Amino acid sequence: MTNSLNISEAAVRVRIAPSPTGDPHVGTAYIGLINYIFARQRGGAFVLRIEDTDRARFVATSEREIFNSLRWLGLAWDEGPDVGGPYGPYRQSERTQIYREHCDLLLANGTAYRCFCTAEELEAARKQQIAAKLPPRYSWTCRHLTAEEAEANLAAGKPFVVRMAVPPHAGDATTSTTFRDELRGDITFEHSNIDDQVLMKSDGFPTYHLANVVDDHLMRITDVIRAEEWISSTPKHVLLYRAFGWQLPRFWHMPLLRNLDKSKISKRKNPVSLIYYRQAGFLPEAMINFLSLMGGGMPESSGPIAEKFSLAEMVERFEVKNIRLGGPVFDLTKLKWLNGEYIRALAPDDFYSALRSTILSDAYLGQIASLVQTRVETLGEFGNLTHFFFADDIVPTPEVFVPRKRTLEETLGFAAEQLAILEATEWTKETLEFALKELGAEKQWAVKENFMLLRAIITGSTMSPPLLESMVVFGKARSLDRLRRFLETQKKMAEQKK
RNA sequence: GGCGUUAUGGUGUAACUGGUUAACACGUCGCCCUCUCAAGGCGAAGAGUCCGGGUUCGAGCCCCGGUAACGCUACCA
Repeated sequence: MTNSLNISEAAVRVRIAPSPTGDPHVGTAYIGLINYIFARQRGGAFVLRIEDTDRARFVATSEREIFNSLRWLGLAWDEGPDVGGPYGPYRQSERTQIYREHCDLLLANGTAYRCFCTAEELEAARKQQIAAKLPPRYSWTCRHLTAEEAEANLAAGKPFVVRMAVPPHAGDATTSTTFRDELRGDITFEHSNIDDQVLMKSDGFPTYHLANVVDDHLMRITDVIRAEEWISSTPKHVLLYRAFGWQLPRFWHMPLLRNLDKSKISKRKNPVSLIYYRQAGFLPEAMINFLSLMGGGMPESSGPIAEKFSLAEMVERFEVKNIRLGGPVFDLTKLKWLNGEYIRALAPDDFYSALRSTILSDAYLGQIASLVQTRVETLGEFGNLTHFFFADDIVPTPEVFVPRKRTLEETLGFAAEQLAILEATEWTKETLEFALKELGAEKQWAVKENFMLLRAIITGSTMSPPLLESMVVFGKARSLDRLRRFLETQKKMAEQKK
């Protein structure tokens, strides 16, 4: 079964659907860029939808940061939570009633069913299957429930999820689903390899699969342009469109950005936060340009001039047919070179303005100044105490960062623990202090050792303005990146010794 | 393990509908410029296109079979 394509090109509507679960991601910017170009080229609409259905991973500040970062890059959207539009609301948490109604539709037509299995039962079953070298798959226990049994469970108030009934079943005898990926051609999945996906969680929120399909349809999305990691989920989505009796959009799966070692891009091996890039002084034009080089799309990138494009030029010259499917490595070295090109091309006044609006902004300098006022005897000493706020390569030596009574190994182990808890901590002095002290108490690290280690990593020295306040001013994205880079560097050095 | 996707120097890309010695950029190295460092200029090394077959006068492009990497395999997206 293949898509029927009678959506006219003039009415193209695309979207990006980031989740507010943390810092805005370069991957979002990448997919956003492709969608933006696609929409602009065809005079279509570019929609921003916030997929905040995962309450456990929800981060309150995240949505605003996503807006800021995308605007910074110049990727303006036509419809979204903040600008409105004819198909709103554009925040999934505000659409729960819609999902519930649609879920009931599926329940009613037999393409979905209630599942009363507990998380523990499912986990146990999964472990058993894996141990037996079987693919982990839902057992269909509740799919086989009689109507009476299901009613009884429901009446007893048992919590449940709603699962999709993957064919074959009474209403649909097919055993495989084929869909067209516009970049790769037909892709087929056997239904026996597709799990009965959860559509509605027990907390009443939909999963990605349901919300995504319902919204894409209701928002009249014609082209779903997303990352390759979604290919395996696409047959489930196709099945859902069919269960609803809806027309399919076109699917385009872009290659995944990679680390230098070719794994899916991750914060441990690469800065992935757009906030980091902004604060570290990358220009949005350079970032966008670099992203446009990922996976091709731009014709004839031969010659030094041809590699540099503005967003407008991308819209003019980008061709979806030129997209390369191999996962491109996000090479920071080349990004830096490109950024340097853009910086050098700036008029002196503009370069100065760029500095003043970021790394030398009044807001930033003002905060730093208040941290050092009591610690300098001359204004000239300002730089001595604060250079780590402006420098990018802080590399403390073991003599500096390893506390007297600790070994290198346990110190690095503890630093990794610090990173883990800091990632999950809200970025204020009080929350940082609480989290760090709690960790120190648990791991038997004195406050002094604990803070001194972190101070060395962040500032490169054992003498600095107050650590917590400095970290707050320096920012979460850059602080954590410094910590991650520190750990990676130390890890590499340890490997070299072996 | 199962399913899926992908494969051109270290990295990003190029190579018309099969057609010379596989091109450009980043990076690396050397030289020039220069008070230093960059930038800039000049030059070099680095792949024979994942591997093995096949078709063809001719294959990075077509066919078959492998391999590897990556993704998915959650009440995460």
